[in-house]
Amino acid sequence: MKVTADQALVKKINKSLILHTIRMHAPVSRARVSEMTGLNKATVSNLVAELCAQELVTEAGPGESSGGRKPLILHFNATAGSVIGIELRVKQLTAVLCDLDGGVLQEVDCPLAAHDFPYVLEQMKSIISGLIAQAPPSPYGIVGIGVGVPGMVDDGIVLFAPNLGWEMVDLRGILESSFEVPVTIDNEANAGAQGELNFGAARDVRHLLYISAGSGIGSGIIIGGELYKGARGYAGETGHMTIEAQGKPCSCGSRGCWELYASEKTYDNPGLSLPARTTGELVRHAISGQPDVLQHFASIGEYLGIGVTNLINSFNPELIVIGGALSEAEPWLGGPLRRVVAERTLPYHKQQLEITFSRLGSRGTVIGAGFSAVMHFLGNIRVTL
Amino acid sequence: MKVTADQALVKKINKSLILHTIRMHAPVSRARVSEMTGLNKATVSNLVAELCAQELVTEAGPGESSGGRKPLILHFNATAGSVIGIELRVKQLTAVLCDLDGGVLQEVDCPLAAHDFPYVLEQMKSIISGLIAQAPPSPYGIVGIGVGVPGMVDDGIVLFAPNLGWEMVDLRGILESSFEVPVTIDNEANAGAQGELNFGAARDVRHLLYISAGSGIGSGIIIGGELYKGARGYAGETGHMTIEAQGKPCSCGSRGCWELYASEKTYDNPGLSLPARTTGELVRHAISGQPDVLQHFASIGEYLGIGVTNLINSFNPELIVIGGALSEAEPWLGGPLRRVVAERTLPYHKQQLEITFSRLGSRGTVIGAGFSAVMHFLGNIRVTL
DNA sequence: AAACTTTGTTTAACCAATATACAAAGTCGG
DNA sequence: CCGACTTTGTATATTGGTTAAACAAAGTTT
Repeated sequence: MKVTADQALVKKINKSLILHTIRMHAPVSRARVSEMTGLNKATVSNLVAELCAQELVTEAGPGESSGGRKPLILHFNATAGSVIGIELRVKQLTAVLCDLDGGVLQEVDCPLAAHDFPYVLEQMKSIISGLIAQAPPSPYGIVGIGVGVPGMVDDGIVLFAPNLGWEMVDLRGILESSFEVPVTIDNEANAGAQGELNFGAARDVRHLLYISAGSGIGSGIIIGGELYKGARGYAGETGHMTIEAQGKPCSCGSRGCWELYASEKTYDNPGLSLPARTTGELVRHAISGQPDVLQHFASIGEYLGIGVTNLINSFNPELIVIGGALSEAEPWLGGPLRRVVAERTLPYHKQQLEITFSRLGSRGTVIGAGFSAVMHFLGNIRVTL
Repeated sequence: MKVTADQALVKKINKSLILHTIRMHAPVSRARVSEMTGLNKATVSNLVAELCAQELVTEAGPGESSGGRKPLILHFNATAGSVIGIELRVKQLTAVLCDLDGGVLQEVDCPLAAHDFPYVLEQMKSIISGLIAQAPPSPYGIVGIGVGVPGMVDDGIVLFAPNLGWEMVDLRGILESSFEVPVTIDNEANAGAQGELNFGAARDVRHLLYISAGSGIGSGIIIGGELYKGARGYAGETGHMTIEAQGKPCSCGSRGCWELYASEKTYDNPGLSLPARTTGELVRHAISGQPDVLQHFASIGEYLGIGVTNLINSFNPELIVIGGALSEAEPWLGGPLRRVVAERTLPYHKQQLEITFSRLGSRGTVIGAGFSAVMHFLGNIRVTL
């Protein structure tokens, strides 16, 4: 839809600019905000006054003088409200209660005995209710719920989640009518990408590729600092990228899909002599030097590298973050992965590219999901030219 | 850089909105522009008056009444200036003189005997001078030059063009100081994508993938109606995506790259019994039913399908346009390509996705390159929330 | 203690969009 | 053919945001 501009829009843009400047650079004075944004001091003063009245910004008394009047220090008021972040996995539900700055106040886990929608919804509701009850008193209370789901999502609807057997579930609508709070639904990899972007290994990166490698592979794509969701929410389903044209058949109907070679799906091969079938246990065997396990992780690392190379050539990100369950195996995957990428990418890519593993670990996704809810609450408006 | 908002910005946004609304929906009255944009009638009147004074919009007399006063018809003044669009290929330089609406006024071809930079620059300068001399008189004259280059481009600099042997060439700087006119440099596939998006098979598509298949493969990626260039201009180098993990070695240092299986590079295989080594000639043999050629095109079509499937899973575009020299072979490539994509993509993709071949043919790239220059001249400012 | 610095607020001016009224130019029904 | 209605486009006064400039407040430096 076309957006027209008027004075109200001007105010919204500048207020949002000031709020996020304070949020990301606190502690900071009005004068510095004025410098950083380029807005007039008077404008900053007026809008900060409104933000204080809204309790989104607090004044924390005078700071150090640098040769003149002491500045009045401003903080983003992360406790103006709370959000709930949820990660839905095949066998587990994880939820956190966060402040508006990604600080975890409470964390809950809940194993899932099944994954039919009615059962999962029941568990989810009970976890949410529990966290809502524990939320500290605050001006705005619970301002949103963010959910990360292992599947394709468009506009709050879970279009298709193969590992759960869900199809066309209006998760946002259902949760919103249950709790009467704004709900955001994201793909699990997208949530992880948001988490690392804002609170983890990828702060201030403009073009990020987050690879969630676990029971399958999904990617969260950040372009120009923003999540790219594709035409209808299907972007980032990179696990089904072909890397062997005549490779193994996949349940998706294609052949040679990346996730058949570089995810936990590789554990299912009956021909392998692996001592375990979960990443956690395999990591323990790797620590004790089990050769079969070391060999298997090396192979996964190499195949991860092949897929990552393909994505580098398409997206040319500044940074790649590997997350998901397999990131626990970083010590054994990292070397082969980086080696293959170095061998196969175009020379120019090598200069600029960094590859790291998740810094937030398993918390990245829940925090990212919660952050979506925070951004929905705070708003985020910008001008592009 | 942060952009602050003030009244000047408001005016810029609305004026740009009105200009582009007229450009895309002419002939149109002030009243209809007001309806379409949501701007007040008075605002439209004022800004249209300014646009008329700038000669970017013209009033074309009264139109048909629909029960009241006759509307005054407005047109975008495509002849307010001209641009030059250039496509640089390994063996050929193509250039067009266009009006501001992509209408071709003059077209020039020039074979390239070599492709060292000094020689190519000389040819380019002489072609440009020739077209400038032929430009019709207009208020703004030549308002820009747009060039499409077979290589990676960032901020006007050709970072790397393997097929030309160029590296770090400041093409924009050089052309701007020669002709004292704004110059835009784009990757050849990106220019083609822009051409199809604005004047060809992909009008009004929001997420487009343009595949330029010729001597190599490159992709132009349009996200949300805008060109996505990646972190440093390398995005879309999809020809070097691995589709056979242990496949043929490629000059890029990797193995099994897509363009080894699905571009004109396949003609070089000495083991093949092809009667020719250019797409144009092979198409003639295909028309006469040569079995080897039919077989080879079918293979290229299938491999194109594999790579396209990968890109679909990553980008989830609404539309895929196949351009470049190989698009001439559409009758033989289209079937196998669509079949493989149908076999291999996730079920949900099939519902929304369309695959077409270039509608502008070889002109798509030059026109797209010229269009970049037009947009640079007109400006394009929007609000994102 | 006087001069200078830095911070934040007040004041008046400016300017773009808007609602409203209005003028101009048409259609349509009897 | 005339009066009522419609549609288009312009003029006017109002609103409300940013801004420059002056100013007030509270420091530091010499």
